[in-house]
Amino acid sequence: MSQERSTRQRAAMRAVIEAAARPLSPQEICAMAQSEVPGLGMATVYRNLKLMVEAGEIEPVVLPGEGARYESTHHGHHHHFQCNECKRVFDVHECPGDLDRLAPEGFTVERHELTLYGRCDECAAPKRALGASALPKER
Amino acid sequence: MSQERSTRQRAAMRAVIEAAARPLSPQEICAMAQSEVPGLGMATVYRNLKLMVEAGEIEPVVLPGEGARYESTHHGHHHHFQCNECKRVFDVHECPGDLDRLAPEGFTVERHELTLYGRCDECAAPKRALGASALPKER
DNA sequence: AATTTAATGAGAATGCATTCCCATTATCGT
DNA sequence: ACGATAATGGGAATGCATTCTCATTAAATT
Repeated sequence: MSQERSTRQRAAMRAVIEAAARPLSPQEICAMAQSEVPGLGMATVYRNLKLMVEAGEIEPVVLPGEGARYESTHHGHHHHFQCNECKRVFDVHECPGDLDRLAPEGFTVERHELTLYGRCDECAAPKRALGASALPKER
Repeated sequence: MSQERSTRQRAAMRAVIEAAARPLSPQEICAMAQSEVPGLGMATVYRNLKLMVEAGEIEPVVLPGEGARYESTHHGHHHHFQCNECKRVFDVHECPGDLDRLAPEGFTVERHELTLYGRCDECAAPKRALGASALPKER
């Protein structure tokens, strides 16, 4: 019968995701894990993301109009914040609660998603240094 | 100079969207407007959706992992509910308010999106008639 | 160390929503 | 009604994230 082998690439991905304070895109995970496993390819990243989701280690975070990001399942119920400038997504640990009452008569609520949009602390800084990248930064 | 002409197809789309109580997908809009303009094609639907958005008549509604839907801008600030069974999206008119305080220290909130998931009134009905479609119904 | 075979990685292939192309049609000012 | 040209529609083309293919590499077992 088939066994599951533990590989350097999966370990590197796991480490990157567990260490992150925010959900990461497959591209980010690939780039960040490459410091550990230089040749790491996207096919492998997607394959392992699927395995890790099935194993319950990580879960997909999907924001409106955005491809899936992934984060550790060890974060509990929370929501997200996306910066309009750098486009990174951050965790929001509080939850307003009792949102279920908002649903129309006769509707049953099973789950809810809340996303805040605005400026993250770095991008909100009034006078940014000239030449600061407008694209996602490492963190 | 170029003029903008009013066409049957745009009028039909406008009528369908204004009459709807929920955001409609381009496919739904095309199908529904075809009762008025039989040959209506998707290229025209997308072209006119873009024009109508630019004109401020309608606005896109994007839910996580879903393609854009469109609804009239005359609905004010509100949120959405998606039925896990029929996948249709409904308006939720109330808003919990003061969600901005949830953001991390130093973050600025400009906007928020809230989506509830569950069963709509029709799909929540305990004993549905056998053979009821599991796919989007008209309304 | 040798063997077995799961996992990898590079690129091709897919699925999908949306956009482009362009010959044909239809709106609107005259 | 006529003419100029904006708009249409059907299919081809695009962009993109994700998946597949398959020869090669490397875990795990002996």
